[in-house]
Amino acid sequence: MMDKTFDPAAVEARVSSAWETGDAFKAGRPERSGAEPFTIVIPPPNVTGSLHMGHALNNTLQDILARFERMRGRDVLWQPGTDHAGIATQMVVERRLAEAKQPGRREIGRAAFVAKVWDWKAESGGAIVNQLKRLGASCDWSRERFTMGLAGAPDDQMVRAVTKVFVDLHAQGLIYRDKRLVNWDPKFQTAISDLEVLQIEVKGHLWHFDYPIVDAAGTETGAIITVATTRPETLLGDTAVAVHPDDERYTALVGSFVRLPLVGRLIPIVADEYSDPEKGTGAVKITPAHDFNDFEVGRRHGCTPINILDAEARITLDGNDAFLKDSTPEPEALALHGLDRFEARKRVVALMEARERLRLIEPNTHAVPHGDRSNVVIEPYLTDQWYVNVKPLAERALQAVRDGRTRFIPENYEKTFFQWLENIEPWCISRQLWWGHQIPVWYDEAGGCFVAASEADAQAQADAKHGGPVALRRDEDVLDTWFSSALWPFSTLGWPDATPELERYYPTNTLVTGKDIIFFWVARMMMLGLHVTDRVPFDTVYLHTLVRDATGAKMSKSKGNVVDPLGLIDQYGADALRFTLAAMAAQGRDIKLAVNRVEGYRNFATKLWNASRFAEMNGCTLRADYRPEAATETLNRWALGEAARAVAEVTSALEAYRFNDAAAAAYRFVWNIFCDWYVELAKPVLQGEGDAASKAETQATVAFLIDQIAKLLHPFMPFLTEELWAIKGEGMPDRGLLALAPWPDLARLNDAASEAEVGWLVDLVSEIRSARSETSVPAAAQIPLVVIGADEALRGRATRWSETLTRLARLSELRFEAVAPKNSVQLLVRGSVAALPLEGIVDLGAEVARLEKEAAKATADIAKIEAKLGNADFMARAPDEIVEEQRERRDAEAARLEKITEALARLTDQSA
RNA sequence: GGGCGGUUGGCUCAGCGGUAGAGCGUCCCCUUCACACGGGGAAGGUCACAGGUUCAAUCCCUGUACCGCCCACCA
Repeated sequence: MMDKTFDPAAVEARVSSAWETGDAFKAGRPERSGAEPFTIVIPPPNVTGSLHMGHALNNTLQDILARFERMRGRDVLWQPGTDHAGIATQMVVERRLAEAKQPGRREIGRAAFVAKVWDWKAESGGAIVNQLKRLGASCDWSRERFTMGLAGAPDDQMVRAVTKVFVDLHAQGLIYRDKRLVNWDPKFQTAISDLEVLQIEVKGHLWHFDYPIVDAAGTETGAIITVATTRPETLLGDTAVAVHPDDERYTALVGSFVRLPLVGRLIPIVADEYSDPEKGTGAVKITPAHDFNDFEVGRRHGCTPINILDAEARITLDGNDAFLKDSTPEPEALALHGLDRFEARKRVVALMEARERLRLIEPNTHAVPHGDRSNVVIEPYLTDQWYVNVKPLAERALQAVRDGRTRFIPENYEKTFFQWLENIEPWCISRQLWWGHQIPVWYDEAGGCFVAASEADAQAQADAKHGGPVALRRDEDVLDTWFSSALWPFSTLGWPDATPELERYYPTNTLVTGKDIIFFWVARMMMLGLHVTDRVPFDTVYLHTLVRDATGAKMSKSKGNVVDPLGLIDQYGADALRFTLAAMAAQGRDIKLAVNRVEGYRNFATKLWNASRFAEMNGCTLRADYRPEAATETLNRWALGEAARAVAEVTSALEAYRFNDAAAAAYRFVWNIFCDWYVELAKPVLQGEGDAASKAETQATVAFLIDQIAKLLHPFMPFLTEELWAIKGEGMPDRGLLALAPWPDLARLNDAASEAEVGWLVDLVSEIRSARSETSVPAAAQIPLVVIGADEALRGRATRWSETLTRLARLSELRFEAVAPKNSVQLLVRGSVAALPLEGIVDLGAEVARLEKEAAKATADIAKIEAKLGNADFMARAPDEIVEEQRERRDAEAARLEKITEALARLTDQSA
């Protein structure tokens, strides 16, 4: 006996363990060895993270695909794992140390700190995996991987993969070390890539400074050129002033020099197209060491960059001694040494003002780069870093998408992808962090550099070069987290070893991820995947949107509008949450998650549960010998046909990654067809004392359809459906887990004749109910139904369904007459007419109004169609089937109008 | 500045050449024997605006206005 209500928590626990015990999600199950593989690699969540709504969406969609394909017989590998997430994790552990008042990372040193991070991973790393399991993710958990491999296993395959790619790319000249401007994050004290920089609008100022012009002898002429800047402190590193070659205001000054205030150095006024006459004063100071554009300008004019910052973004003039000697500096008096950059800014402005070189301060709002994690202002900083020359790799990735070897869904993301890859810049991959894959590079004391797969290799190289043993020290930096993530589709399968898994499951099939990491991750997997394996890492990329709160705002802790998926699972069940996300996952549109939707789909789960209970209470049990195509009862044939249609809709929607359409089709069938009509129409058969064979067939059909529904809904609601499958399967020969059962195949069960008959019945019941309600017939009242002018067929049809009609429409009797009784409400149903003689029971005035409204609508429709049919152009150019369709509609409407008019005439005559 | 979306009933969103749909909300009726996390009924939309293409436009094209996102930009 089924419980009275569906209890998600209990069912989820039970079903999860059944899946586990049954090894349901294991890839390469023996019976599927001949099946085509289907592979998805999970976007690895941060190992120390916890499940948020984005994960819930992402993994629900992946799980729907995985379960769908598994039921379609594929050998599914959904490869799980987690990411070490360099900065994020290091940050968390540092914060924990601080909170616990323990010594910080610099105090305890690298080895001890890294050990602490591993400890933290061990302590918290299982959480996200368990949370994914609670969501129902059907990953092959036995294959879980971590982007950094195993603690204390330097030879771990995941580490070897990263090292090998680095070493190979270096050997190919695609990885190199270079001194250039990087985005320096002063908070984390590391370089970050362009992608990790966010431009944030900031209200600031534009300071206008006068730079004095000097003559050939270096004497101030009294003339000045005014430059505008948002970063006064960079003045110290100026190497030129640039004006536009066509800017007539300055043409005469090009080639002359100015004396840089405060510093005293002479710098040239140069002509460069970079300078924009519209911006500022049209004259721009050039600081190559502290601005990406200026770096290029400086290079064009042979200016050596002057670095005025130390690595902690503190101002210093120490590097400028060579220049200072030639001028008349007073660096001590400037008192800028060791000042924080923003303090230095104030000080430079004050000094300029004191020297009457400050002309103007104007408010200025502009975009300022910030670190995406640190949220502090990024400082362009000249340092040595490792880069990947991604240009040639990007070319192959672009080609693969142009060729269609990898396709994006929705398709328009291809454009975004193209645009980024076509303008790609070198990728800075070194990070001054401790948590991550340490760069496999060793240096000798002379600065000689050895790139090798192991320290021993490096030592051998160095020893050979020097003709004897030398001391080496390893590069301290680690790699950008995304470097290892980029290898994920093949590193998780065992690469660089030639494993059977790599052979069987690579390239993978579908990648499902958020549109926000198309550059961070998707593009880089494409580039490195193609380069390393010569194959695209996946054939399809499905990009989903962000999950926002109900009002459309981005969820964030500071706004306090974060909806916790685990809380929703606790409250409504994982199935309800999953169904909600699927139903809302329309392509290309952000999801605004309203909790009442989750509640609605929880209700849906309960509805199905209760329909199953009803089946149980009415002896609807599965029959091993049941064959749907052999069903003879009209009602059953109709329901099977509807189910076939629903299966076809869900299948094609899922094949097209239209999750919302798939969910809607399943929902509609289960609730609006199966529960609302089929079960209701079947009640007289199931609960009456009629024909035993027909009752038996109906019982078997109900049971069969619940089974089909379980299958159809399983990708969306795996827990509930697996439970129903088990309950309904009791007493059946072992049929295994639903997760491994075949996807429904109901093709060719459509039956036009049964559709016509049951469709008529459904419409008639609806019409009667509507008329009753509109004319205020009390719900409990039983009223007669008169079928008007029925021919043999209609008479038979009505008689066959009399019991059902009586029950669903609350009739007192069903009879047949040639013409409608006086003062009755007439109903037009698919060409037939029925009447409810309600004289004295209801207000017929309301009925007159109702009919008049209907007549008006029919008249308008007919006029519209007539206009079309009367249009020669339409008749000449519209396709025949459209013309025919319009004719049929016109005729149908006309017939309807005629009947409405008759009914109306009868009503008004009598009441007059 | 470059690119990409969006604008459809009160709200959240589907649809996308030929009868405008759903969920929630609202209103009315119903504790009827699977389910009140329920059943039945109803109201509610000139599909942002202006042109164009077409026999036909919510749907295709162009433009406009708002809204959003991504990329670039510290004069």
